[in-house]
Amino acid sequence: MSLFAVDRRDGASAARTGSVALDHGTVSTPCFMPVGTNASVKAIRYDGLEEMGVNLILGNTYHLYLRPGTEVIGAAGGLHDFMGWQHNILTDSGGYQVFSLAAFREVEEEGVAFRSHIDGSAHRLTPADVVDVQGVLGSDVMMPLDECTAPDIPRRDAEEAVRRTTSWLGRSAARWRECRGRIHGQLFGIMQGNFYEDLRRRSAEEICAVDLPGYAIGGLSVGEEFSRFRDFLHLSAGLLPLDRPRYLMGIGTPAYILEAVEAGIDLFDCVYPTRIARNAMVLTRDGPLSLRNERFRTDFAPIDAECVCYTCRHHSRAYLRHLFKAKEIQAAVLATCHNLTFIQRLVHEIREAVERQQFLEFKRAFLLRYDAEKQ
RNA sequence: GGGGAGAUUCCCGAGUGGUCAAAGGGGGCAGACUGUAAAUCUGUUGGCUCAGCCUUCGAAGGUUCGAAUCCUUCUCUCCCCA
Repeated sequence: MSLFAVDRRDGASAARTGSVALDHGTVSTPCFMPVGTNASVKAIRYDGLEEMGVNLILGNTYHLYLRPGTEVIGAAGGLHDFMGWQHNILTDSGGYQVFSLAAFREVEEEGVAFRSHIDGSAHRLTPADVVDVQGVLGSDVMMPLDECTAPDIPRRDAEEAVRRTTSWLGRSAARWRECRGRIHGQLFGIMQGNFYEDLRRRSAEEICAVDLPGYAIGGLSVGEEFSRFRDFLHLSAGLLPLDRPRYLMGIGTPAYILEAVEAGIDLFDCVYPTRIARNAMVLTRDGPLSLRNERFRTDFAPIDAECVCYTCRHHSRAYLRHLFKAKEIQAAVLATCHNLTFIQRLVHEIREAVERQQFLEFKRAFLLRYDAEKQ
């Protein structure tokens, strides 16, 4: 199976371009996936995503399982038809929700027990159940149930999470193989190991022993310092096979994306551009701007003079500021369009730089300008 | 012309003798947001030589140990009746 093909490697770093052939189209890598947790990338229409070249988004098994439920999505003929998105969908398992909604959960060897944050109802999901749910969703890439841990937990707990994640991966993979005739999605393995070098190594070894079409790095960007993130990112990425796509879960900002690509990451996803857009923060080549600031009251320039997105072609900073102050929904829509376009364009330029074998130069130049105003 | 209500820190607005530099909103400023329970959350918002002091609740004067709060006069605003 040649799901993944590397096109070009950067000479001076682990950066690379490639393509992942999924059922709903081939994805060029490095690729940023917008997050659409509830079968919706918030505040943007799908034609908008298509326009900026997005052909892979992320959905969330945990959330969709709880609402609207597999019965509804199954009856609709799967998530693609249900939501009206005919490109690729990667679904996260809910491992992160188990971690972030800790107040409600209980992690057992068998699986996870938790209470719905919506109605308090009790649920229990095994690794096999999670694969089954994603089979009903019709995900192009499915993620196995894993245990994501917070920084600075005792080593014993981090070790236990690795053990559990490996054990669950075995059961997920078994279920996935069992169902391969009926479901089309690809299953990726997820590495854990917290911030312990030997545990990262152990986790990598264990998950890579399970032959899967791709591997992900979990448990990073969970509140740790950037330098620590960077160290463990490079360590972790280096432990994954070269011939499979590497997915770094949950990043990021431009700086994190650039670091990830440098480490040889092919896929990443993050709520960052869409969430900050709803909170009036927009990205520019010269760093982020907080559009609620009074200094934009009569600033009739576009958000970013170099941007060609719909928002920048039609509207000014002053207008967006007004919309945010007035709590108009349009504010979120326009800012989301801009931020996603900005990130898509950044990733596109990254690919071009790698093609030219000038990734590090590109990264340095981009960050120099992006961070300039912070000094 | 008669009767009534009111003027509070950038704005609205609470406060009716000490615990008031004064609740709560708004606005401003700063920060956060990274496999989305987030169109959200946090901090801050008179001045200074800052564990204290100074100025501030329409203006002036008064009562009191003590006043944004009580009294007098003045200025202005609003409502009702003529």
